[in-house]
Amino acid sequence: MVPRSENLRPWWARVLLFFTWRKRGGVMPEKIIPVYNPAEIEPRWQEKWERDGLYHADIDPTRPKHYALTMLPYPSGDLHIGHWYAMTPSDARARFKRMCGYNVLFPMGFDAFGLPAENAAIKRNIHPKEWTYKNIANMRRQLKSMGAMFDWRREAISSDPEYYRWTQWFFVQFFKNDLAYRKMSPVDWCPNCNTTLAREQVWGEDRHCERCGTPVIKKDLEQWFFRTTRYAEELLNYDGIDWPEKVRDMQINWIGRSEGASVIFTTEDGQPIEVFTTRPDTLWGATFMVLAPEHPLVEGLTTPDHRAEVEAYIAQAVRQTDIQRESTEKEKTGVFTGGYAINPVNGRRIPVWIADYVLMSYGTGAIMAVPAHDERDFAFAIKYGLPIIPVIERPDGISKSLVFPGSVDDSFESGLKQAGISYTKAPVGSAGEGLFVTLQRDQVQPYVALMRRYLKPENWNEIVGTQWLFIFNDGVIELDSVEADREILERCKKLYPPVQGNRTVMEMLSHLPFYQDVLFHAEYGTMIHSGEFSGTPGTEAKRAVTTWLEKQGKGKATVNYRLRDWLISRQRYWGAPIPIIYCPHCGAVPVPEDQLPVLLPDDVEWKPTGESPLKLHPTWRFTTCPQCGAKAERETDTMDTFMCSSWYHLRYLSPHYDQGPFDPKEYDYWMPVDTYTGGAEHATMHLIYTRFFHKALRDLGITRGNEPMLQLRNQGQILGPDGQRMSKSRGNVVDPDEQVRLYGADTVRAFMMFGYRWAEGGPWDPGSIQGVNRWLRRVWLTLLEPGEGKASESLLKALRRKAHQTLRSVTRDFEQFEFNTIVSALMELMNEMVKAKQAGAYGSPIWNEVTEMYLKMLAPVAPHISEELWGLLGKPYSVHTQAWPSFDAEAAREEEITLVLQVNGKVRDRLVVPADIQEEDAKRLALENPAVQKFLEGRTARQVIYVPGRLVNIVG
RNA sequence: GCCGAAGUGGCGGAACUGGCAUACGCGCGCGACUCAAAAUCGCGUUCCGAAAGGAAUGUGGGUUCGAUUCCCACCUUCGGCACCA
Repeated sequence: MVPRSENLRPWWARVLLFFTWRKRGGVMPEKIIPVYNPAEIEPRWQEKWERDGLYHADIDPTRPKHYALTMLPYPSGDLHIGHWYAMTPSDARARFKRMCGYNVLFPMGFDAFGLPAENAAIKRNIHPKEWTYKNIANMRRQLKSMGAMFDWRREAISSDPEYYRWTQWFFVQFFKNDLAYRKMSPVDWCPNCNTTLAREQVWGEDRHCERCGTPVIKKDLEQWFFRTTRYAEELLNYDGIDWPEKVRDMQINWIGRSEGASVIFTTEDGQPIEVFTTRPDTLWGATFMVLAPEHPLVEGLTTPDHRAEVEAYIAQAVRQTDIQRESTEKEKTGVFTGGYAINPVNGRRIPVWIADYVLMSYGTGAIMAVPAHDERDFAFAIKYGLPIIPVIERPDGISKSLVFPGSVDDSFESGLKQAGISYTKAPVGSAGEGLFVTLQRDQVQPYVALMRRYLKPENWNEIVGTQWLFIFNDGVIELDSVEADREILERCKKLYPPVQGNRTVMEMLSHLPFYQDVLFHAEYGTMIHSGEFSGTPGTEAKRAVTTWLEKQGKGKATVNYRLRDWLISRQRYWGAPIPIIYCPHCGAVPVPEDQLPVLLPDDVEWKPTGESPLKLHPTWRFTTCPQCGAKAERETDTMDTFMCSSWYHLRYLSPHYDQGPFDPKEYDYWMPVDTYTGGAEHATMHLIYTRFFHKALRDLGITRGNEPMLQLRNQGQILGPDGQRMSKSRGNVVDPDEQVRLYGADTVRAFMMFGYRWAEGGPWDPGSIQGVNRWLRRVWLTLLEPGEGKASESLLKALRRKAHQTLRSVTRDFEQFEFNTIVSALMELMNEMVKAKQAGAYGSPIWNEVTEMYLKMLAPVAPHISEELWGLLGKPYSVHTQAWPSFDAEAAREEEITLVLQVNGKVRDRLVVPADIQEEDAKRLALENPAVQKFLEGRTARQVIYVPGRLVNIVG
């Protein structure tokens, strides 16, 4: 028994201890009513349940299984209120499932490798292992105070050699099956954590480290990767699993599938430059190419006179990624290589530029630039004066034309009016009033005719938007090619010298605000200026061009993904060593499976140097090659801890099994996980990795089925009372141990369910938890303290009805993870029971039946008080092995209903009527009703709507 | 910019399939018990109005006899992604 300080709960001292128990019909002996003392009750029951193995989950083929899993904690030192929020409602649901007849496995363990242990080692000079295992001991104690149904025999700790032996074993399987590979590449590096990070661990606009917030830098390093991209397509498929839309959307977004074509451009000397595009229908508008600065062809394309500039740009680009990239600066930069490429669709020679807005890591690191139909290419082309040729019609058919003051005869305006063309008149600079004309598709031709008639000599007019026409005195030129662009520009410069500074027609037009919104668009539309494809409608264009490219051997349909392979190397000590030996003769050789685990040595220096501490160990890294026996060296990097958590649900099945990562018998019975709960912040990390892992293992014949977890539900986050994220520096952290001391675990558990929409979370409210505590104390006294009198039959029947209605909603809400309404329904029923008791219901058979139901429904929410009351009321141990009450629809049925009377949709009266009232009777009662009469104000009812069991609405 | 979620009393939130808006709890007010306080119990508590009544679920429209719920547009907050070709 844990002693507790009385001054924390002075109100208990005041509770009367002795009552006279007077049962209806006879006088019972005096009986002691104990005080509700969670500090005494809770540890007592926790110990007994553990002693009895009450929550042991063993294979039992006679019962349906339910594998309920909640994300395992990192042993940071202390349990957070967030852990309670995540785990206790999950526990309640697991308990509910158990009472419903399922054989429920609800395990717990620790994700015990990872950086904080090393940081603690550096800061406090304590060994990471010692720090970790001390924390585990403390957190295990705290977890036990929840009174959850964890089966501790199945505890798994990822830093135990018997665990990471199999983490390493999985690595070896992946290595042998070409799912793990090593490559030199620019990787994200956290200068504070001194290690590389997976792409998923780099967050935000400023690309900071997920763990410590430091902006990451790029480093060229030889690192180990898993081929997650091989499963990109399959990871997009969620058939047969019930996961939140939010998580699915985040993953789908992250995987980033895009359909398009790869197209082969060539350099002038015939070298292929492959690009990926989602818009092959815009190929004719590709007026230049852009390569990533690190693209391998840059070297060969650069001409001597551009070399200095190109090299300077590359150096600058590298430095930019190496220093923190200023993310706000989005102005596009780039330089011309001096080289040219050939556009395969029309044989035109186009300049090749390099720019850092093209990423080496996506697609092929090279793009065809279509400035007329891509926002970034447009901005780049305007900036550097590259030609912009529209090749897709605007779907809205709108064109615009600005008629300069004095450029047309006066009768032009009346001509416009006659043709029904809309325009506005406004000053153009200081030159006088111009006409701002907006043309629909079929108005372009009449407009051209009109313009040709009234255009004064030495002037021109342009039509831009859907059609691109320049009207001169001697003819019309269409902006359909680079040559046309040049010719138009030259003529304009001659006619109006102020435009001389412009390098392209589009640049000239871009200075006019009226045209701003029609110069560029990225929509699908009819192809124009595209040779034989001109006129192809937008709905077919992409497919038609792709098919043609394939036939011509110039390209093919391609799907590209944003997802990248998973970088798993970490230059840190406290992790599972990557089981690879580098031999000068045999290369990278996996450690033979019978020699696993590769044990982590205890005697290391863990100074942060940027290299794995294992590398600095005097002896550990030196070994011999398992293949040829030559002197060899171990890989000194360790594995990303997400590797450990990708399969912990399998280790729980048999944490001490030594013939494999898990006992197949256990696997066959328990897998897949039926319900998985945890935070949505893992959507693009753990939850993708673990799906990848399962699918990869399935293909290696180790697991079965396509998905590891059938149902996923996310809880939100508990914030501090100030609405901010809890953190020690803000001083707004709520300590669960303290809350347990104040109110008991049952109250904390119930409050975690009651206070929030589980998926949302919210700020901690110190007042609300007291309300929950008050309720449990009320339950205690109401059930134990005898009452007097004899209640009427109808009252008892109503009590029983309420109990079954509660059972119906509680059952439904448990299934749907709606924990707040479970508690409120139980509170409501308790309020009814208190009233019924005051009316003399106590001790009657129905009272006893309802009490029993109540404790069973309360058991998953507040397991200790339910067990204690169950025992005190003389029922056989344990309430937690009872079957969930069975619902009696007849008992729950209402005999009377409140019939709502509406006139024109407004409530005017309510009548209590028999539940089985007939339609005519209901309508008649409504029409006769004085309040209804009053509001009808003598009008006759035009329509009477009857909703059975609910309302009559009279429309008058 | 793109994807997604959410906006209901002073607060957390409820309302199942389009049918009594504001359950349950917090807070607040009044009362009982008490020498007193705490605790507990009872009553009240969306807003306006003396009342009859009226208004209200982010804003504006629409569908409907009837909309927190369905449709359209917009605003705000939060989460994710972000030069992704």
